[in-house]
Amino acid sequence: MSPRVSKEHLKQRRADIMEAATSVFIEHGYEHTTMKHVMEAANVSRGGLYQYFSNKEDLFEAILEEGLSQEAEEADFSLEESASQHWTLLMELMFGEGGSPDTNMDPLAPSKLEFFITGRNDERRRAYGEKRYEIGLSIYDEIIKAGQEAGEFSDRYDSELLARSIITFVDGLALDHAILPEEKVRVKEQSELFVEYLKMALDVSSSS
Amino acid sequence: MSPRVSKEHLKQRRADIMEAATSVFIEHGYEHTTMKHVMEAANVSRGGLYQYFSNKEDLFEAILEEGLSQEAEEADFSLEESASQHWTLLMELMFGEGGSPDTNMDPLAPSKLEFFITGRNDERRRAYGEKRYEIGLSIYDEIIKAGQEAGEFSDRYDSELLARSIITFVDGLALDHAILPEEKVRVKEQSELFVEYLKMALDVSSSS
Amino acid sequence: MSPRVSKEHLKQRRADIMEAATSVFIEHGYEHTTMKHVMEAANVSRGGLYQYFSNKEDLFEAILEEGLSQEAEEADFSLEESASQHWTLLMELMFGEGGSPDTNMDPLAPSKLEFFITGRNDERRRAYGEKRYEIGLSIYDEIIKAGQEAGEFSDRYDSELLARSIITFVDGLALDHAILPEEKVRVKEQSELFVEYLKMALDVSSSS
Amino acid sequence: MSPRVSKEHLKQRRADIMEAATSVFIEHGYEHTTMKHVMEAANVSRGGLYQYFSNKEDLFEAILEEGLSQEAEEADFSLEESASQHWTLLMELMFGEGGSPDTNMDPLAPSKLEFFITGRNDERRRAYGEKRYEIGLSIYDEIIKAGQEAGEFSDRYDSELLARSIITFVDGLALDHAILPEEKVRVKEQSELFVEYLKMALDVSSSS
DNA sequence: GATGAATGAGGCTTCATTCAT
DNA sequence: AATGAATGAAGCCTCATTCAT
Repeated sequence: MSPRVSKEHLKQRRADIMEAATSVFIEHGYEHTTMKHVMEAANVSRGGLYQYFSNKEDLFEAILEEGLSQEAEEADFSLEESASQHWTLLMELMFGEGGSPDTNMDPLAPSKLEFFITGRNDERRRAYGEKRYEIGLSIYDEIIKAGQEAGEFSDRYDSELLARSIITFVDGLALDHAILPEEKVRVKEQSELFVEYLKMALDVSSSS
Repeated sequence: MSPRVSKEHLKQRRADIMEAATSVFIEHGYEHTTMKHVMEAANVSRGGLYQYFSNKEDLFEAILEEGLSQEAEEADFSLEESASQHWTLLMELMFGEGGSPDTNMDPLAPSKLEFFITGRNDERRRAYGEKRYEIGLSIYDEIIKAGQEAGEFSDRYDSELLARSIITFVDGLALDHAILPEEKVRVKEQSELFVEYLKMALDVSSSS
Repeated sequence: MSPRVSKEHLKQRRADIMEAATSVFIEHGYEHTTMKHVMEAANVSRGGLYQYFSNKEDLFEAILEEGLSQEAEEADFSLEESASQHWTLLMELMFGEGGSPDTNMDPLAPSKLEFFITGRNDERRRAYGEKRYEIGLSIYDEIIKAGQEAGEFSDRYDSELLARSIITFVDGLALDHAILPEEKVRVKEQSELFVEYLKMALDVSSSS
Repeated sequence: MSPRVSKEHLKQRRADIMEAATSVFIEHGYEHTTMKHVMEAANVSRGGLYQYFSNKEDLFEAILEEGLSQEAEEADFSLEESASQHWTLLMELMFGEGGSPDTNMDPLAPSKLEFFITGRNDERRRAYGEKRYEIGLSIYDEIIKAGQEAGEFSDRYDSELLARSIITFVDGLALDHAILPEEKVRVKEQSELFVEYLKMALDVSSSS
């Protein structure tokens, strides 16, 4: 009656495959990883792999989804906590824990870009990309809006436009970082400059 | 015993192929266009195509090269002309003729991003990408530096860093534009906002 | 300008592949032959094979088509020739050259049956099967009708119904012949019996 | 320590699976149904299914077997009952209860044809097909022979040959019915015509 | 007995590139 | 130079069957 392995184990297996696949995607990029690569990295047979994910796209989306839910969690958490410090919040959202610009970038970012760029003519993928963009956008938008309403930020600029600009900046940085060697992009310095600009646009004076 | 076809003719043929190929790359993207697509669009035989370009990569690079030399030409031309109005120059470089932000983007941009991003693990491609980045960078860098030396721009920030920021922004915008539907990206407004950012960083006040 | 090989050669190559494929289909049946079988029998590479036929179905249909056009040719030829001897014509159509029942059956027949039976739920295949049935039907129908109009045959029975019965009989025989060893089906004797019945139904007295 | 489930229960389970499988085979045909289809339709686990039937072939044969024993039963029953009316018997055997041609055909027939035709090169399957043919043949043969001995039928033709003709007709009709849409085959009319054929061959005059 | 995860052979197709003519 | 037939590596996906629990 009971399955061969516990549900826990199943979940674990799935997670293991996703983890292995993530490494592979980071290493080869989306287009160039093959299901065989994943099979080998995850130590699954072809059939086994397809039992969990019906194709490469599905597998990659599962990984994306996971990342998204993690982020959303963090963002939510933050929003509740320090509802007053919107600037801090914004910085944490952009740069992670410390809330200050550094060189660490999501290693999967290049593959994500690939995924959406090469799939830009595919209806399904396009829609999925849009959905993700919207989600990301709304997170930034809400924080900025909240900050503006709380009087912490100036409302000189449309919160949504600023949110879009943040995403564009982040995307551009990720892109250049994917293509160029670290020392050329100067992630940290560009980030600091962008932060200064945000401060100006939002009328935030001293640094957090 | 002169060649059966003139050198001129060959050049023309090559140019024709490149033009047709450009359309194809715009339509399908780099990864998804096949040599067959190109053959058909350019009305060349398989063998013929390979006579002009030794492979897909070579073909695409030829197209890139052409674009680059065109830009460089324009930039050079501008720099000589109105050596005094650096801000105007900068705007023209970023937004083309009129010098003000609009919705027109390079239709080949998405494919370019694809090309470099999917090839980021390939030594050759990576080097090529870097070279191109350097060239683009130096163009912006030089104008900014010139403006700073002329006292037209503040030298609070490193000219190179600003140049990098411009490229990051352009790349980010191109990326979002490639993935999202026109109405979602708000290219024009984001560009205007970015111009403000530049004004701040360069201490340019009113201007056109 | 001119292709590597003459058009003649091309046609020949195609014909060769079809011939080899026919043997393979006869040997393994439709479902169980793989493109690899065909490749090997025809001495073509995978890609080469796909250059001529875009998949197994396409290949098989080409073979069917060829058979059909041959038959149609023969039938047409006959119809012109001896427009008076409808009975002889009918017999020739059913049993080939000699016009009398024997054991020879189309060796590809089993595969044809397979093709249409296993594909009966596929819209495309179904339509194709119907079309072929209609063609076969009309050939028999026309001869019978002509014979009836010429007064050579009784018109007691609907010509179309008789035509259908002929096809059903032929199909049934082919089916049993495909499945059972020769000595069990008794093709010749069954055919003779069926012919007697036709004679009765059409009021044809002496044998041809 | 009696078995956890009664033998009765097991039999029932087996029967349930077979019934569900029959539907699936009718819907998809033999080649195209997968064990997964069956699992789902029968609500059994993969392992469970394989406990009752060691493979797809085995499962299908079990279904065939069941059908055959049912028929045999009916035939036997008839033969005892009205040993005098052989013609009626024959008609009932061919067309079921009412004993007259109608449109109802065994819905599993197409899959049966598939099964034997695709498996015609497999020794085991071939032997099995022959065995079944023999059984069907002998049933018809016996009735005809009995009728001939009773003087009800002419013995002009070999009873076995007639029996074979009946099967050929039935197979042919099943085949056409499997492939063509209902309205094209004219099952009823063809059947009536075939009955006339039999009457001729057996010298049966008026009758039902 | 039952379960369903895991296996891996087997087929299909696409495409960049080569090369004889 | 030009042609386009031929090549074959590479991927993708399906499914019957096995087997540890």
